Amino acid sequence: MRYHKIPDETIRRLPIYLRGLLFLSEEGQQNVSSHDLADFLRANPGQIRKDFSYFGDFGTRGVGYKVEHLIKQIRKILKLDVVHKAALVGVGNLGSVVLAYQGFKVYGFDITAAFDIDSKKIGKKVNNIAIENVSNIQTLKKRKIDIGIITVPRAAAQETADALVKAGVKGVLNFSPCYITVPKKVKVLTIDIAMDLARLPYYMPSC
Amino acid sequence: MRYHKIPDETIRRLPIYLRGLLFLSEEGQQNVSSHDLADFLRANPGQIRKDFSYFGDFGTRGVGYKVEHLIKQIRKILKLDVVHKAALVGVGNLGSVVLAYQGFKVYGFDITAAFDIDSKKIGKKVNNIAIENVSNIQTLKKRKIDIGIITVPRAAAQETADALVKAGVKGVLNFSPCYITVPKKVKVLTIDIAMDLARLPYYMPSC
DNA sequence: CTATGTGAATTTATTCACAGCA
DNA sequence: TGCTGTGAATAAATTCACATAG
Repeated sequence: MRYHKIPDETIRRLPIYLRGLLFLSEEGQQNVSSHDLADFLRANPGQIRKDFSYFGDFGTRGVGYKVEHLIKQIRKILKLDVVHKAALVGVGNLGSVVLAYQGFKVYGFDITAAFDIDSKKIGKKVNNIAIENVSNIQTLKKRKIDIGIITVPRAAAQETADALVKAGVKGVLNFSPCYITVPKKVKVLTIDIAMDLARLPYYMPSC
Repeated sequence: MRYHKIPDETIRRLPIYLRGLLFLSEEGQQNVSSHDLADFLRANPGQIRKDFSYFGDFGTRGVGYKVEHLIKQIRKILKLDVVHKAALVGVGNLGSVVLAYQGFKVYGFDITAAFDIDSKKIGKKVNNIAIENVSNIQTLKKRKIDIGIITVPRAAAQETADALVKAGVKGVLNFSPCYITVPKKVKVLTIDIAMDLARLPYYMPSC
């Protein structure tokens, strides 16, 4: 293994590999070849091998990859091997679903705080997390929370991001359909389902 | 303008341009240059021009693009200029949010049917749409519904997809964290928020 | 003999820089 | 002059094909 700049596309695929491997692991499978994994994920075996090869020699020639070992390695690469505490801002319909979603845990995310501006919601619990006043966002640093999840209406997204950044978060998951501006040291990922849906008709044959 | 194969990446960006243009339009802006739009979307002006140029000459040299005209053109390219009826299967937490989400309308999507397997839910209304028994999925073709949205638990995702395909849908938006197999004539887009979240720590500096 | 790891070849996408038009 | 439209140059990503190790 030599030095290579790691393609962003490789990083984008690693969570997909991880999800597949976790599934295989649940099923009790101990070894997997690049070909098997590619079959399962409808991917390309050569690409899988190349993606892994950027980080080291994870497999055994003639045999394949040990599922558990590979899971551990990918978690390490993606820095999912340490628990990341996250705070969610905006406990509306979407926010409540995200709060209740159990699927993040396996990737090392723990939503430990929730904030809202609506005094009627404050104090109530969703999924065993007490909703706090947004003014409490400033306590995040003390509470070792380094990820913010924005599920507020679009008009409030930027000010929410500002508050989160001020409170020291290093990463933001933004569900508002807009761009938000943050210092370069903070990473933002924006998720807008409509952006995906909007490309579906283009690829739909005979429409 | 000459013939060019259109890059998938261009298609991926068009909805983002559209979202930005719709916002500018709401604000009353009538003209926009590639530079302005790039500033607004944190994109590259040259890339914006190149993306548009694959489809025709939409702009005016020395002036820029007419916002409304550009919106119309992008809608046409993405085939969002005709209304697509969609059916949602699985009215749980996530399904209810998707059903209630108003943001799809502007992209030409109209969720007109909802299905669930739980007899306690059947007949109830969410966002003014009556929940039907999943056995009714077979009526989709008659009802001119060509998009299916899967918000059922993972274990039921494939059989739901099978039912939707059998009922004639041409596109599927899958929110279950797994791959589903469909005939080549049907396009599937899988959305798994955890896949995005899982790449956040890698890009978070100093973590 | 099997399946990995990886340079090299190819394909795809982005950026550049400027000709051409309002 | 200002901004688009676009070939050409560059960069990035994917695929290929095979040497290499178990």
